[in-house]
Amino acid sequence: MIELDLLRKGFPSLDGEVLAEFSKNAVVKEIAPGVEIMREGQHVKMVPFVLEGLVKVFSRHEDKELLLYYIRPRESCIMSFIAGLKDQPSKIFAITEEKSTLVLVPSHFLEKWMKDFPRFNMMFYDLYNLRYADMLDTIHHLVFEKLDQRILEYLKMKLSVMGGSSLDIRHREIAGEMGTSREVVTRVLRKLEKENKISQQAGKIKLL
Amino acid sequence: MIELDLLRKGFPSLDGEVLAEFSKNAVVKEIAPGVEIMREGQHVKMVPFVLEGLVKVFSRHEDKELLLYYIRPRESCIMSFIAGLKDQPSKIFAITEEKSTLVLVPSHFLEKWMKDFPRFNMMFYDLYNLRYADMLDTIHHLVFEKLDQRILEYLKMKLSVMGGSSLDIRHREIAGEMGTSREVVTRVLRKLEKENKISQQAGKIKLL
DNA sequence: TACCCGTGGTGATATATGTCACCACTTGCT
DNA sequence: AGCAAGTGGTGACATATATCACCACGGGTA
Repeated sequence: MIELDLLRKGFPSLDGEVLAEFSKNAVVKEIAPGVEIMREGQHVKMVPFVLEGLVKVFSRHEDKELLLYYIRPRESCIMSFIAGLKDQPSKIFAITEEKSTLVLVPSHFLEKWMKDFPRFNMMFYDLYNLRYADMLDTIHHLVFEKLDQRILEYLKMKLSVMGGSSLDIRHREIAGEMGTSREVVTRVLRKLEKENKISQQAGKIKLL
Repeated sequence: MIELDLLRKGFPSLDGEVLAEFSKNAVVKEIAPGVEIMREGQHVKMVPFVLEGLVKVFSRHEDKELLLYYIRPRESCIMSFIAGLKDQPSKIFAITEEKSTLVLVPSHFLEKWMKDFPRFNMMFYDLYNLRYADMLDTIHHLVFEKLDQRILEYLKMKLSVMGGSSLDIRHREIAGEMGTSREVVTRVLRKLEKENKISQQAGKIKLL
């Protein structure tokens, strides 16, 4: 049994009936940062909702990876929803960026709850819309922007998602999430520094 | 009133009740090829379903465009669904590739039908999943593949969608849909020809 | 016929990005 | 102190793609 107060905070758009079902059938789980909570090809039995923390979702091909979007508190992972609902394998992998609290819902409840609780249903449409927009933005950046612009947007996004006034992040990690190499990131960041768009000190990056 | 037989063919997954609603409230419309049926920023009052023909969906930035996916018979446009349901502006534009027959549903029915008809609801989840997969593939191609590979995949996809044994298409059009320039396409196609992966004669392209 | 226009082809060159090799600096550990 | 490992910086070079300028061909049509 999950406490209703916790659920009310995490799912403000849902009403008591749904939350009671959640409380009975879902479980809460704490995950350490940097843990891979879903990988490609995996079939999913539990659909996760992020209560606290941050999860990042990637596409991967051989050694190269690309960050697709973040899953923030009060959001869920569409891919696991698909994977759960249709029993299809995941095409993406996901990692906790911060220590995160997840609510795990066994996927066989989904179809019934969608039918019975219009708000639950609507919540997923909202999530799909969010991800559609995320993916569209990602594509937009990939096709229409050069790397320096892309990295700048990436830093902005990262800052807004992580909070704080500066980013503590390695060039290597940026490279990984952008699907490029470390040297290139270093060079582009120097260029952005010279253009007074960012500053780097002691391994931290600030936006100007 | 739309004939039920027509609807049954177009929506095999829906049952009689929904089709009756469709029949009463939707309209059928024929669209010539090359017509822009949705543009960026547009608010949508009617959500289209493709009964026959083919519609292509693009993202655009200044002069540059990128083909995102096709909408085939029995499919609908997620973007217009979002735009209709949430009264948000469209982020993409769409053009008929062939002469097409559309069923237009006034968007204010959507929410009610989603609640009342689980199969209608499920149809949209299927569509979202389809588009999610399409966009993921598009991203995959953009990040992990070189132009020659991308163009080859593009030609395959185009052939499978359009039918027939060869493509009658201008280099300029390929360039437009791939977000690159005509000269580049010409060069890449010559290269693919030399590698015996395609053949070009009289403006037609065949896959080998 | 003479011209226009759409189409494909191509060299030259520019720019962006990827790759390799190596170095300097810091931090933590033994 | 001495070493290993991680990190950022950088030159040299390779490659992919974009851009510019121009040309040849063929079909329509004034």
